[in-house]
Amino acid sequence: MSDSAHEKREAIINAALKLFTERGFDNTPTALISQEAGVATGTLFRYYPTKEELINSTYIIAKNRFAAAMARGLEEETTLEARLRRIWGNTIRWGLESPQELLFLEQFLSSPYITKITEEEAMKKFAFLTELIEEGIAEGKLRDIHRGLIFDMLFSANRAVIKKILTHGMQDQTDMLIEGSFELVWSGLSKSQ
Amino acid sequence: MSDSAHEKREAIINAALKLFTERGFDNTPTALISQEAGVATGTLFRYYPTKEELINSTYIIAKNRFAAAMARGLEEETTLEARLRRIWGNTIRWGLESPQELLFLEQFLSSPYITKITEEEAMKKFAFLTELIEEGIAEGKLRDIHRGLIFDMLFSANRAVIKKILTHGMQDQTDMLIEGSFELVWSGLSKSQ
Amino acid sequence: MSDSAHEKREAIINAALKLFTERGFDNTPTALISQEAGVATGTLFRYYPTKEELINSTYIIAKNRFAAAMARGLEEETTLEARLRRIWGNTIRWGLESPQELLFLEQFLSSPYITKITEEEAMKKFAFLTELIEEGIAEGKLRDIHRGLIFDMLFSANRAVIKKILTHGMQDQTDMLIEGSFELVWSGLSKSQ
Amino acid sequence: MSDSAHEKREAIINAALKLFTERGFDNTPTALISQEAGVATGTLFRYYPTKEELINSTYIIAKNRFAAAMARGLEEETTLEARLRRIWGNTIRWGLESPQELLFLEQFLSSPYITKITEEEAMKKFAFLTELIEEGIAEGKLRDIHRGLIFDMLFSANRAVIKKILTHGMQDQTDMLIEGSFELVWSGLSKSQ
DNA sequence: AATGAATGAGCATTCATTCAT
DNA sequence: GATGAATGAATGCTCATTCAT
Repeated sequence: MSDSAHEKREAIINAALKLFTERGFDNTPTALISQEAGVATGTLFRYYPTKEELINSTYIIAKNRFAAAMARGLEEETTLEARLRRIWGNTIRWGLESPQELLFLEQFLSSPYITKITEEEAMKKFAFLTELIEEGIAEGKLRDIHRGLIFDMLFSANRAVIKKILTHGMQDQTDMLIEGSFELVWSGLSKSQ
Repeated sequence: MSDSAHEKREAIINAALKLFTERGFDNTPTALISQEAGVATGTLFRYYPTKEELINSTYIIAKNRFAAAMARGLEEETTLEARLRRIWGNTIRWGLESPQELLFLEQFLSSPYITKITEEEAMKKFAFLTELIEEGIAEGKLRDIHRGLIFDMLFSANRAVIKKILTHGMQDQTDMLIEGSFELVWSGLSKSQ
Repeated sequence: MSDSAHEKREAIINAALKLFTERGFDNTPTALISQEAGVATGTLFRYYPTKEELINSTYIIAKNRFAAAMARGLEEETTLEARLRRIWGNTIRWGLESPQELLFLEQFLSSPYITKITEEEAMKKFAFLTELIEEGIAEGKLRDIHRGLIFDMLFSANRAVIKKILTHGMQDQTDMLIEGSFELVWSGLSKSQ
Repeated sequence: MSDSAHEKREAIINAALKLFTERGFDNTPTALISQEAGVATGTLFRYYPTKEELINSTYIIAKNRFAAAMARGLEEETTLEARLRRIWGNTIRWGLESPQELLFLEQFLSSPYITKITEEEAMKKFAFLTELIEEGIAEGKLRDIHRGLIFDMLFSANRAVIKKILTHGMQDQTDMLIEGSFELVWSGLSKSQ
């Protein structure tokens, strides 16, 4: 029972993720989502009592997946630079593999649906990055600007790379572009020389 | 007549800009826009036959205003670095003064409304920046990565700064943050050392 | 213009009155009302922005018609008894002619839709009866019980007569029943003997 | 088993009675009733296969309780007048104690849910009153109008008194109002004197 | 017999767009 | 050209009822 319930929740979220990305929140009827998920219209509302709650839940799931992809293999790296490079590459590759989820995340962030709770909830999963930056600053390896700023600039630059690759079909140059853009970012962020 | 027509077009666009930003595209009925613009519901459709076309037009206007603000006083600067710094500062200050329009632009970019035509149309006004970057690369002053990428990373980093200042109410440290973030970006972008 | 608007308002109210009575408030879709009224679904909401407001408006109209029917020819009568008898007969005859409206009124009164405003608004039209009762008590012709009580007992007894006639198909004995029931009521209400 | 079945039937009826009165028929989901009754949604439908049947059953139960309250202590009284007076008082006092059930009864009567069968079924319990009236007429003590009419006028006047007391918070004058209103009614009903 | 998850028809309301005036 | 009333398709959500467990 609990099993079939989980399956349904997930089917709905996946359908929502797909459709929201393809068509936008407001242009995606709940009826279409339930259809795509293979459940009845009423069923959707048993699991997510409101379209808004469905949107928020979808966001949290997507952001968690994103955070997990980002941190993949991180423990193998030792230096600050290597870790950031790993994160940088992970993120771009994930974005190229799951452009829908990335788009969804962006769409969500500039929409009126974000609740503070949703956002806080989601940020917890990124603690490892925040801490990495803190450390870097503390050890004098990163410039000492507002740390939130570094975080955001990293993200935004990263997204810019992904978009560029996707828009221009440059997937074959991915490795090179990851490397090139990271160097650029790292020169910007790191202290000394 | 042509005059009153122009006035009406503009009134509608301004109303649309205001309301779209405050309420989002889908939560802004055309009836509300025409009301705010002081025209009849039917009149709006004489000038913009579709809500979608109105959204696109509004986007172009907003982006043009943005481009103009960005280039303000650019001719006073001579070196590449000075020019980029000027643009960097202009952009951040504009974003702080007109957060609504900035929001509108972002909302638009991650919405399903953008037509390729709209985007191309809008990019023309940014030619001066593209050319500046071309020049920089040609003269060996900027790293030789995909130029569009530099453009986008610049933009996204810039927006990150604005958002940070707005979100955290750091307007009093604006100058310092502009300078700090520019140095970071410039270290990243510029070649040598 | 104002003319067609009035016509539409009235068509909607009449359709509502008919359908509410036949099917009950909650079993009457607004779509059915607009159809019966010969207007589009959206049009109904231009005139009555909410189903609830439509119900309230319908109630007020029906109650006004009722009050008007009740007072018909009242000025021709001179004594208290004659006036009450006239009202009594008017009311029963109206109820027999417009059983739908009467049913509607009753349905409304025992539903959760009555607003105090609605009720007060509606009671104004019955001032003439209230005043008549006041006078009667003041002149010592009517028993001196709580006046609102007299009013209500009159009404309820009256309705009982109408219902009985309708239920048992006794329309041919109407005059006799009016007379008989009035005597009964009058013996109850009037003082002396 | 038959026992637990009875318990369940009763629990459901009681929950229904409570909720229907508080919220109206159409605003009371069957799911809420089963919850309040402490049974599963499906269970309710085993006992009352339709919401409509549940409503009708609830009505019969409530009306039976009402009839029982009405007749309380009736055997102690000997004359026609005393008996009617007892009934009159019983009814008003019951209405004041159980306004919810009274409301329910009224709500039901002016709703589209009454089936003829339901009504006939319910009326059996009032046989004692009908007979009393018959007798009174036969013995020449009551006016000889249609007997059903007398019955209904009695009821409706009675309800008017209850409502008045409840609405105006006149509970402290209950005895006096009972007496006053009965006199009024008795003068109306009884022959000659 | 009991449970409660699943179903899907049904409904109030909104809103882009049309068109008679 | 301008107006704004009219249109009716579209949508989020509810709830009586069914049925697999």
